[in-house]
Amino acid sequence: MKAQDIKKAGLKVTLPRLQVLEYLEKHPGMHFTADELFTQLRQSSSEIGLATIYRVLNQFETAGLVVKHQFDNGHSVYELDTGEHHDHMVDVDSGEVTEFYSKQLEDLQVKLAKDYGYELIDHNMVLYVKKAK
Amino acid sequence: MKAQDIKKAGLKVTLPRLQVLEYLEKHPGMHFTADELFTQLRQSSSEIGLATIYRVLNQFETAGLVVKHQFDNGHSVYELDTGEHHDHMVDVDSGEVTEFYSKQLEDLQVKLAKDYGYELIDHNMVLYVKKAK
DNA sequence: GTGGGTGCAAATAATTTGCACGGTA
DNA sequence: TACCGTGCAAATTATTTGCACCCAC
Repeated sequence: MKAQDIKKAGLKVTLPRLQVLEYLEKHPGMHFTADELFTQLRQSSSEIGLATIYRVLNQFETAGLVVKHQFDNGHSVYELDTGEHHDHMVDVDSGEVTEFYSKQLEDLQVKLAKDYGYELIDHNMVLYVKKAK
Repeated sequence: MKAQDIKKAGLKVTLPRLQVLEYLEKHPGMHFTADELFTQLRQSSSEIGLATIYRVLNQFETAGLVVKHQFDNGHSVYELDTGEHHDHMVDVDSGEVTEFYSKQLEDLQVKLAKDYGYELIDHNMVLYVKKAK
């Protein structure tokens, strides 16, 4: 439940925090920029400020409640952390984002890091695609 | 040769353009932010402006002379386009960037896109790593 | 000569921070 | 009540743009 998750993160349960978390839960698998969340929540007769959204999202990211992704267009998008890792495909024509997971890909990355004398901590992988004809 | 490459891109051969291209050629396999290039070139008694660096780098990127990468820290880095595609590993402790290439990885990405009904246009993959103990 | 190119400073855009007020524990 | 959290506006940071001058062709 939402309030519990916020408490577990060592944060006070406040209205803005609940609203952000609730909005993300209502739209599973979707990605939002801070500004999109701001606009959406404002329409729900909320007095929330953009700066608060950024602060809350950063806290949630640190707490592992939310995942932040950086696509090539510059801004960052956030989504609820479901615990299941996945990567993204972005349709360059429509901007549509598809999540995918490939065990083979994950394993290959670990192997590649090892080949170069490293240990894999994290990765960022985005495929830019077009609808096949 | 440098001047030729610039001409081929349909651009006039000017001092700033030569200086940027020359600096990148002198440091193969290295990545620079626009600001780093600015500082470096200024030290070489150049009157170049930061805005010009951004303009020139964008033109070079469009022309395919230079590749632009966006790591998670926010700013973009540029390197000479050698024509050989590769991906990057970033050491999260030192910030050091290692280039690597894996045919297996490239093939897997094409296959993944196809599995989802897409055609792969481009990709962005960065491994965040730590030196193995 | 002329139009593209440049440096500088001002304009944007995304995100962060300072501050006085408000709400949670 | 004490202090964290908030909204707002101002500050930052990376990048882009307007403009008068300059230079490659």
